[in-house]
Amino acid sequence: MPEGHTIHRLAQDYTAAFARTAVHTTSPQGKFTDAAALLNGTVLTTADAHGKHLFLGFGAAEDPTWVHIHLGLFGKVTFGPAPAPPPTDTVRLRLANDTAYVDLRGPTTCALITPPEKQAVHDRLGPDPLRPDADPAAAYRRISRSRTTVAALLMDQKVIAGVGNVYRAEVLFRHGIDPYRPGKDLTRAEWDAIWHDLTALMREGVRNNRIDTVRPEHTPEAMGRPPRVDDHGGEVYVYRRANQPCHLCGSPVRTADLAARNLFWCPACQRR
DNA sequence: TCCTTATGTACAA
DNA sequence: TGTACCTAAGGAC
Repeated sequence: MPEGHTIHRLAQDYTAAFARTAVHTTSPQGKFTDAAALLNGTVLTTADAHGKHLFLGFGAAEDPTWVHIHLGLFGKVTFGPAPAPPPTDTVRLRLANDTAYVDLRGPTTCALITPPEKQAVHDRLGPDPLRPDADPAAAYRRISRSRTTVAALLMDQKVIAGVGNVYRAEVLFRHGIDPYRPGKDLTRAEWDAIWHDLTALMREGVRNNRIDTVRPEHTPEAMGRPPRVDDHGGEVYVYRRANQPCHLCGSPVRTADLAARNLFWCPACQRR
């Protein structure tokens, strides 16, 4: 379930369960065996997240050895209390200490990197609404100069880091913006509102570990509709609601392919 | 038991 | 633009 909020939550959860303790590290699947042997018995010092990238720092706080993790589309992380059960053969990396264990499966990336390599990842990512140092103006400079659709720009991690297919669909709906609008036609005021909204939505996403985007006045209870929650676990306006009536105007929600991803929007509520 | 699908990205052509 | 990669759940048979 990896959009940026998931990764920031994982950084918190890894820290809560393992920071300042020596960890037993293994790679039952075998693809990270040498690195796991190198890290085994060292202390998890810190965890960091930028967009959908997670970094676990082991050893000396001034100069940690970093594990770079990207979940991709399928990656999953599961935590549990000690004693850890026998791992299944798809576990890429298991951390275990006296009180807890955590299994990583199916990541696109799980690699040891140096501090300069970590910096290079930060350098190629755009501002992340969940990071305090983020500069939304840097994102707007790229958006306002681009003929690319705002839907594609929101998914471009060099422009803004951490937004995925759910937040993209939902934030464009919440601001009444057609996904096919060219970036250069987005006003500064519209961008500021989107950024501000993403910051709040994603912070709530970290807190609840799920994506909820429906305003209180539009919840099923408030509108006298039957309760409904998407498979991903949250309450949304348009994501994965193709051909169902828009919660606000009743028009059928539209869907289309955009750069090999599913796009969802309300053609009546969202304006070019 | 097979097929499809998914909140992602990188690289080849 | 297409394809490869990684996993697991759900639905069709």
